[in-house]
Amino acid sequence: MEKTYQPSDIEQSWYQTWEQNGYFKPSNQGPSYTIMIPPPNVTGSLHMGHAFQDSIMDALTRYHRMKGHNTLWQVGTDHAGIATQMVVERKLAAEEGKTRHELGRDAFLGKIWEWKEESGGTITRQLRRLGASVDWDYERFTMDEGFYKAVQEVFVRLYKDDLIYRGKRLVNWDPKLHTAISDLEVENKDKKGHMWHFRYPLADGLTTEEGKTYIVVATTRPETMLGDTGVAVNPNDPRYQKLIGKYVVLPLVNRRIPIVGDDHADMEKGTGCVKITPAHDFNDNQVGKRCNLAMINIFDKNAAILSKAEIYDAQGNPSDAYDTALPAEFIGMDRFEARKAIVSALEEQGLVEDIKEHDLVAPYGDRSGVIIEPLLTDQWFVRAAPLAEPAIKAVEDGDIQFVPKQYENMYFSWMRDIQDWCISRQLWWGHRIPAWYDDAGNVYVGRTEDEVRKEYKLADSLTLSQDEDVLDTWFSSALWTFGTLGWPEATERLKTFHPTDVLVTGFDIIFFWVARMIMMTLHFMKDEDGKAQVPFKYVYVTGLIRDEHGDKMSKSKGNVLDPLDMIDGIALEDLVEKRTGNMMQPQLAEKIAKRTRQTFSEGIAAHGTDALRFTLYSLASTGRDINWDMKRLEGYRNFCNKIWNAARYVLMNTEEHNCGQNAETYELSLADKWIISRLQQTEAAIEKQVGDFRLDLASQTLYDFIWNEYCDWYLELSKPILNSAESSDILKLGTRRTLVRVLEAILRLAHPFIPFITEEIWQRI
RNA sequence: AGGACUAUAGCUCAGUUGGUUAGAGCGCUACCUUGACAUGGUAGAGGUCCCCAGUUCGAAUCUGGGUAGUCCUACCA
Repeated sequence: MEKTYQPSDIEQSWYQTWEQNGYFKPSNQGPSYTIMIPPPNVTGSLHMGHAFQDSIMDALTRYHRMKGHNTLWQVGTDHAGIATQMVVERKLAAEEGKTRHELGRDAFLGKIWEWKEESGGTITRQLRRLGASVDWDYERFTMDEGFYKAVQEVFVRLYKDDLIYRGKRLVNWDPKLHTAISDLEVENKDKKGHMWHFRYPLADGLTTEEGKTYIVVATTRPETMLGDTGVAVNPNDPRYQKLIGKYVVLPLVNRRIPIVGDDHADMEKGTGCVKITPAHDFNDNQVGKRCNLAMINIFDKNAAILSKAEIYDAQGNPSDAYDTALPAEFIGMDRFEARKAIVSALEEQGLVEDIKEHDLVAPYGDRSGVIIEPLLTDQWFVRAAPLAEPAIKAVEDGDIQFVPKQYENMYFSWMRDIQDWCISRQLWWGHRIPAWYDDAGNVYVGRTEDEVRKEYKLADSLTLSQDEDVLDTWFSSALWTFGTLGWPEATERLKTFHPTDVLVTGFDIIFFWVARMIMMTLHFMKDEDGKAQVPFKYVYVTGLIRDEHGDKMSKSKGNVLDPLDMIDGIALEDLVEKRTGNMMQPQLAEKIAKRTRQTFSEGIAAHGTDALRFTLYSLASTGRDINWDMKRLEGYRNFCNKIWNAARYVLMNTEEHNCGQNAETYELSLADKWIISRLQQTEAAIEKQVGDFRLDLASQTLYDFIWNEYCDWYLELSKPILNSAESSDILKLGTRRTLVRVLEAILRLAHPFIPFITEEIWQRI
């Protein structure tokens, strides 16, 4: 063996050998053990979180494979709707100076597929470098042909079961990306703002109890007043009780709108009067439904003021209850511009009573970063409550267990108050919704246009056009555990490997993904006796990997660490370039470069995959975020070196010698017996710790045993026996036998964690 | 507002059902280079286990109250 441990020399070739020999394929023998990889974005690249989770999955997979289970680690990638579309749009703008609209839908989709082919290999190469023992022969993609069928099937069946519906609803609208997004894709952030108090004149010469000719409403969003269709007061509020059923005249638009009584109006808060804009506020929308107020939409897709308002009744049907005219001076204005203009117009009329500083929480799109606008649009929804019910029960009954358990509370609280899920997106990249419309606007849902025509007995002459929208990415990833195994076909693979055993993922996607997978799987997957199948028995929730100061790793902070750089090493200048190049906010580059030079004055040394993996395991205590520590990585690289050198010692003393493995008579020393008993205790401990998902404890157990007992004590104790002329041959034989026997067991025990170095040495001994 | 989590050595973290002297890695101090390994060895220093009260023969661990921090959910017209 080489004198020094050089991971780069040994890690390159082993993976190829394993893969080419098909060692990662299911053995089709023994009980099945299945893990589904959380599909990374197809055009993305591996970050520390992936490295962490994938290392854990690989250890579990290799461990069970070595125990003789029929092991499948299913691999694949996600099409990641918005994220991917945005990347390609930016690329298109930068390289050709075009927008996707200039290119057209088909050509643009062609570009995305091209980009997918081009960059999709990055993440799979990185997975190989990490040593991930996935079954590449069955690699899947959430937009491959099989998934296309699965998604259609699910959509059509849910529609027929009345669990999917289409409707004009208030949704979170992203005015930059021009699409609806789900509640989960909205980030609420604190913001400084203002609260404006406006006077709304009472109609028909009425006055308040205090004799005023107006009532005062407070708002943080003056521009929406153009869409007001009522003012709510609390029915028990003595100040305004008598005004319920009367009217105010909405300033600027001169719209006569009713004063209604509703509990939503809080007597203690503000003036006690709330302007109601059902088309532009979620709470107001509810009030509007209860009090039968019209909905008036005043914004276009960019959240700029429409030239004519769109009027609907409380049920969402077009209505002519009000004039569609909007004040000409505001038309076409952006919402924030309109805000200023409306405030000053009201000021001119003496209707602004007060303006206060106000801290508020504003909704931002998690992808676009712009403020989300509640907007009335036609969208598709999944009726979530009926699906949530069995999903809650599965966790309550312990059919699915979260590790650590505290995440079950998070899951329950969200599931018990679940809202319908808006699944349509006004994007191009994704699964097109399998619904067709005729010219009259009738909707037909089916797998294909032909099927729709047959099923609904439509004349060939009738023109049908498919819905332009695509489905939320999470709609298809919700089918991941069974879609990847061949569903809706009843494949052998599906029968063998579903339900899966454990899902390893981050807490940040429990709602996005885990909860929805549970709902969909319970609904669609049944045992032979009809009992609903869970997608997985355990959900192992990992913490986040943060930088050394506990900050989240992000491009804009410039503290991102690429797992591959820790494996292969990277020169300082390359690291600086990597962190500062191609930045969205170039002004941060200087600061990031400086900080990077401080933290990594010599760049990053190569530590090898095994060291990186072992570090990840040792930090993987459950229920806690990880602050990344380069020093620990070094420490575990040294640990690998220790194993390397221990093996050299063993080989030096056993190669070309009889090691007593052929039933010869040998004698065990006290040291031999001790280390063997310690080995057996170690094996039992690790079995328990892996079973408990405590890979941190398992790695610690290995470390202690190998370094502090096998190397520090046993190897030292073996020296006098092997080197002394006084030791008997059968004692030396026993020692050589034990040296090899324990080392060989150590290598197998450690292999799920550090596969490369263990394979390299094991093959030699 | 509701909920969860975290607080242990200079740093990053373990510590199981309450039980001798509270552990690991890194860092630090001193010494040690021909005998597997300086990516190493030997020896060592370093702790108010966040604070207060309680339960107990005994508390890092259990209970109550506080402080600080992180996160999630909902809402703030």
